[in-house]
Amino acid sequence: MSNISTLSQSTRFADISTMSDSAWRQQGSLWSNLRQVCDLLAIPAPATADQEDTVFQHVRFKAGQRIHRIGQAFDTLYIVNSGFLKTVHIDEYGNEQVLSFPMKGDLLGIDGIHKQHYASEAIALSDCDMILVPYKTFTALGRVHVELEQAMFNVMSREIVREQMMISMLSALSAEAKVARFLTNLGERFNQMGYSGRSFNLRMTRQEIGSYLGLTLETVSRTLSALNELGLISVEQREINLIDPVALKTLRRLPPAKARIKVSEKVTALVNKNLLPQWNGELAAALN
Amino acid sequence: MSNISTLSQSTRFADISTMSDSAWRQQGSLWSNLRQVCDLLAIPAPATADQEDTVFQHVRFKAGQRIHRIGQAFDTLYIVNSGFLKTVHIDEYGNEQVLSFPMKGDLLGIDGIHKQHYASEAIALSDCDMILVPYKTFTALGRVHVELEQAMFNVMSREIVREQMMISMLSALSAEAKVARFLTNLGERFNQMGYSGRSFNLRMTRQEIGSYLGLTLETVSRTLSALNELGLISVEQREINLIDPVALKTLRRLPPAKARIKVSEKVTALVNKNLLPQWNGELAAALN
DNA sequence: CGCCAATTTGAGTCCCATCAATATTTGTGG
DNA sequence: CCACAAATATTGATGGGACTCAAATTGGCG
Repeated sequence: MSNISTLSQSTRFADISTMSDSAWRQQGSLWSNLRQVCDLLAIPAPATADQEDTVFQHVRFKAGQRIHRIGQAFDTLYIVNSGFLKTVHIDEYGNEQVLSFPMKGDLLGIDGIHKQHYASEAIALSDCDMILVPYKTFTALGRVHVELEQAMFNVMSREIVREQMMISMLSALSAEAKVARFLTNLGERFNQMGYSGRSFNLRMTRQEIGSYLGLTLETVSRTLSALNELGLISVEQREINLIDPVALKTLRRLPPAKARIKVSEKVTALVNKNLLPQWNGELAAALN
Repeated sequence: MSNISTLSQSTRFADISTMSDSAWRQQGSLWSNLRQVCDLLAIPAPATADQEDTVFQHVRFKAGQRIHRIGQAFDTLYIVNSGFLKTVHIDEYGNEQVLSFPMKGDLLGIDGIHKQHYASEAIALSDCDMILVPYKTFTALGRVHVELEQAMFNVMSREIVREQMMISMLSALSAEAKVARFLTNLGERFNQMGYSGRSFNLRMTRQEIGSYLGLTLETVSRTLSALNELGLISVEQREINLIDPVALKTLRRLPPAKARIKVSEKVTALVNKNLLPQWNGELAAALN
């Protein structure tokens, strides 16, 4: 019986979180070698990687569990092999700020290097399979394989750029644009993972999305409803369908809100007169 | 006559931008060695640094000049030896977003590593003396001195943490709190540089402060006036005096108590009361 | 089935952006 | 050194977008 439930669970996740095919079990726990880790991170593996006998242990976390917490002594980096997480920063008053939603192939824990203590907290939003990379092991490897050191600089630089974009977005965009971009970004990441970038389920609550985007949960909910009304997406609970990804991605600070309303009124009138088949995002773009 | 004006200007800046004493001139341009560079970055210099014959060239920029542009091929990192700058990101519509205000000891250009092209633009706000560190030279040094590689990871990790704090601030704080923290942060940095952290001149416009904080220039101006009225600072044009730094630093809008954490809050409280030695995984399991 | 968390939706409020006018400073050339 | 233009800063009036408070609905789970 327990076999069956285990099987059904792994089947349930098979569509979204494929395990590294060649990862292997040993003593009841999963292990990956250097090449597999590099593939997962989408960085070029050292030519001599296959001769490397270093292996990396996998650890499973259940939804809700913490991978590491703020202030905890730093000693290992984590790579997401499957599952979804959030990283949060908690200020001195206990307010939670979501910083990222890591998923397959993402690296966690970089912020712990600075003070040898994690600066953020990582929490599993679904059951997760994480690969442990002890920092000491990593730096030792970096000394042997120069490409690895280089790759690490690249990954960290990319993270810095990502956060710069985030800062830009937070201070420049309207709520609608923030939510729209959030959805298209999610879609692109799903795409890169080999899944549908147009149709997916949100793994996080409106609250968490709002925290991530600097909005309240009510505003997120209202904005999703509005994008739904506009025909740019369809949304029901956590099921998202991107109907017009292009319009979503280019949606900006929507200048005068009045103009928007006028346009949609115009279109609605036309639709009502059967002069237009239906409202769609392309039309919105054309009319704006 | 022109001598006098030049002299008075350099005198005016002397209090805030002291040149590395031991930097030396050669062929009309200034050079620093590895130890001097490490000191400037506040990272431990390799024990063998003095035997290192690598030297780093200085380059001077006048106020308003660009150090590097977005999209420009990346090949060198810059360290601020003296002067003040801003780094900006420019979106596809030409809108400028200020990302940081680097000053003495800060490292520029990290964001270029990722794609081998700078992702941001650095502009001198005052006359600047910058040390050039060719990326290739740097990585070569990192291979020789392990401490350097380590220090680089530290610096990049610190930058990531800094941006995380920025994101938190942007999405959680009110305009007053943003401006107040901006001022105290500036003060702390001046302090670290050995200058007064309570009395200083702003090197940037209200516009640039606003861009940095996600506010309009009018709001920045109004907020400064308000903090002045409250007696927390005195401000006249760009002259700032922090009268009550403590109150400034703790000034905040109290967000809804909803977004507060539960378990970790309890644990933190216990740790603070010395009822728990420290956080550990066993506790995590017990409380989750 | 009942409880609790998550979500949706509405109504009212307020903070901050926007538009606008003025004042002050900086820079430049005569 | 002064005059003029351009940039910067201050202050006011107004409106809107997002927050806050509140209630109802849905969905998940024991």
